[in-house]
Amino acid sequence: MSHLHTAALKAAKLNHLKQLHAQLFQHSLCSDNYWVAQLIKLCTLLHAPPTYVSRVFDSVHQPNVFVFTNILKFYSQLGAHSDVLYLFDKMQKCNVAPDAFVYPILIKASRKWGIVFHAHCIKMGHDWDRFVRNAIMDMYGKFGPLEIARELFDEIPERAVADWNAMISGCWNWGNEVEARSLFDLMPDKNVVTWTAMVTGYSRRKDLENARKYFDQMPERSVVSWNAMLSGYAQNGCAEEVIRLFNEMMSCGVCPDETTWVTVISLCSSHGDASLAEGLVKMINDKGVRLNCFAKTALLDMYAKCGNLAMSRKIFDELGTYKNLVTWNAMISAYARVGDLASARGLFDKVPEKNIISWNSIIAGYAQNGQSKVAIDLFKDMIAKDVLPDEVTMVSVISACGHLGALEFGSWAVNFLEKHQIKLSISGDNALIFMYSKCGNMKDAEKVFQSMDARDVISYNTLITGFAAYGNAIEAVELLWKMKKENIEPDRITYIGVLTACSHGGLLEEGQRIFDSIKDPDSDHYACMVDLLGRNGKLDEAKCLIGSMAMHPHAGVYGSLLHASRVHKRIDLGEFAASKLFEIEPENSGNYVLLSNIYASARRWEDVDRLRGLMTVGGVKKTTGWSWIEHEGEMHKFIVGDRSHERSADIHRVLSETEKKMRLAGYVADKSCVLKDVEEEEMEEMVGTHSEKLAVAFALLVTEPHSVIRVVKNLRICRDCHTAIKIISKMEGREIIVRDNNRFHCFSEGQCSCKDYW
DNA sequence: CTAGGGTTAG
Repeated sequence: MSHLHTAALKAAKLNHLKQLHAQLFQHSLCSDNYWVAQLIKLCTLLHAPPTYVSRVFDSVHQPNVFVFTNILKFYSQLGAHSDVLYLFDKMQKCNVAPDAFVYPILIKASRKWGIVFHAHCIKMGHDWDRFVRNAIMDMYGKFGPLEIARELFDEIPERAVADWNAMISGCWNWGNEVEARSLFDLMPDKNVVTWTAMVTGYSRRKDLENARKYFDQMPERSVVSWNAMLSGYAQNGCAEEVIRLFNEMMSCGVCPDETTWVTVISLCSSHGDASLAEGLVKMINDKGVRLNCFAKTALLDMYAKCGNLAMSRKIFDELGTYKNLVTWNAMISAYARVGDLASARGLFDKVPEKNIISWNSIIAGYAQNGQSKVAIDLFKDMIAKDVLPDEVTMVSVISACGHLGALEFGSWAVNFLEKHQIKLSISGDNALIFMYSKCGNMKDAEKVFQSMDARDVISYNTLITGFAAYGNAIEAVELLWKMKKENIEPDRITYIGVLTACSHGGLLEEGQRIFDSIKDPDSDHYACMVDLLGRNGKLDEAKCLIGSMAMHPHAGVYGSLLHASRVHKRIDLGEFAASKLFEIEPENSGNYVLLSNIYASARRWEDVDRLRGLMTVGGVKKTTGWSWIEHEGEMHKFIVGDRSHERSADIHRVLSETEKKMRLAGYVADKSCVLKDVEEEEMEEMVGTHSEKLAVAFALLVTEPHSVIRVVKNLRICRDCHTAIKIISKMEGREIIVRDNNRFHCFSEGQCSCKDYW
């Protein structure tokens, strides 16, 4: 009933507004303060577009305090705090003294100015107005210090219900459950708002049992109370409860308002539940509900998360001038999520007033789609524009540093965190663990891990994967036991990490036992196991294992077998694995190269030639990945035969000198180790490509003797390169960390940390 | 005229 009433009222008011406007024009009353004030008041009620309201406002020559009050209210309802402050400024310039009606609006507008306005109120003598006082108390309750709110509360001679309510919410805001409860118990006349505040308070503490207890005991409930309980369940991921309560609410005859829709719609998005979403949309359409900007934004996000980007864009365009910053941000991250970075960036550049979330969305978009360098460059832009990053920004940046192996910039970021006192939560610490392990700094990775108060499965997985890459199998296996002890359930990623560690660390039996303990192994686990058996020379067992698989083996499984066949020179199994791979991924040149390496090592040159022919006929192109080298915080990009680097000449000079030194030291310098000699011939391509990256790194190391060089990405090391590294690290007397695809090699004084190498 | 509920980023 009540919603029908409001809807009718709204329609009537909208009609009234139009008529009023027309009449005002007719009687040239558009500059009359009384009528303008009334008009703006109506605009506020009807959520009129800001452009329209500001036009109405501008038509007044000398706005009075009523006009200002109403327009301030309008912007305050929109949450446009900067406009509120601007108008207050204008108000003073127009010599209009703010009255007791204005201050509550101003005080609520911004955290930053609340205290200033408090002082203002005292000066103007408005601080004894009960509404002003309530607003001030509310402000301190929200933004702190809570003690001041409490002092004000205690000073009030006759406390109104609103004063109690503001104080109770204040206590909840600062996590003071005991105080909130005792105030609640002391309070003489509680109303719906009081009860709802208790429900919200417990929901935010994730204490849903108590929240529900208060909700059930409420003498009466408003839509807001239902919303509070719904959002309590939604925030804590209890999807079924939300649906159940929502249905209960409908059967109680309570009409959902816009907030209800926002809560329920956003629940669908976080669940990615398309069928639930469909049902909701049908319900909304059947009821003929008109959604506001918040709900439309939630709907946009829901479609995006359920994979219907076209629908998202449609809502975005239909919103026209009604969309707010959140709508923009939701659309940006929608594009970023599917990897459409061009569209995301296009929108980002058009956002009228970017906030931290706009930046976070676009930076995370690049970071998650393999464009770590762009992510970091954007972050630098952001800093240059004096936008202060928050934890979420830093998570993306730190993770991007990890992907690039950019430890220098990563360390800068860590300092930045301390300098600006940005606190990291679990995901932040996880990003740090990731970065340190990707950069080969397991000591610091472990230090972060140890320092965490709470760890989740991702913390463990990240560290385990780090140890696996570094070849520290025992540490990885111990972590698996430790997490089980802490009652954190290992997932499929955990087992991939541990098995990889066993494989790299040579723990055959342990790995086998762990593999057998996996309840539901998938293709990735089989691939790890084939790798483990293969590295230990048990190739026939590996083939048997593949035969026993319940599902179709993916390329990784045969890839492991192919690699092992190459190492152990098993032509028969190599041919078997390769033939499967040519079917599954005919475009992957690596498989052809690997098989022909096997033939080459057996000197079966006619087969090598045959494969080459096959590649040409099949149109298989060698793909060469870029390599990145971090040097004094800057990332340098190289590719085979590349001479585009600005210091190319220096690098080449040093390379040839290095080659000479190596020869003098009695080593036969592999020509593929030296950039200038990289030629595309025979089967040297693979070796050549990777050696080149090393070579460039060495060159930088030698030309810049005090710098730290990290070689990252796409690196696989041949024996000859090891020789080269040994000599150079001996010559320079420093430690070099080199990462290859699967592990780290830490060289110092001719020593290498890894036990077996390719 | 106060006080209680809602959308976006990891």
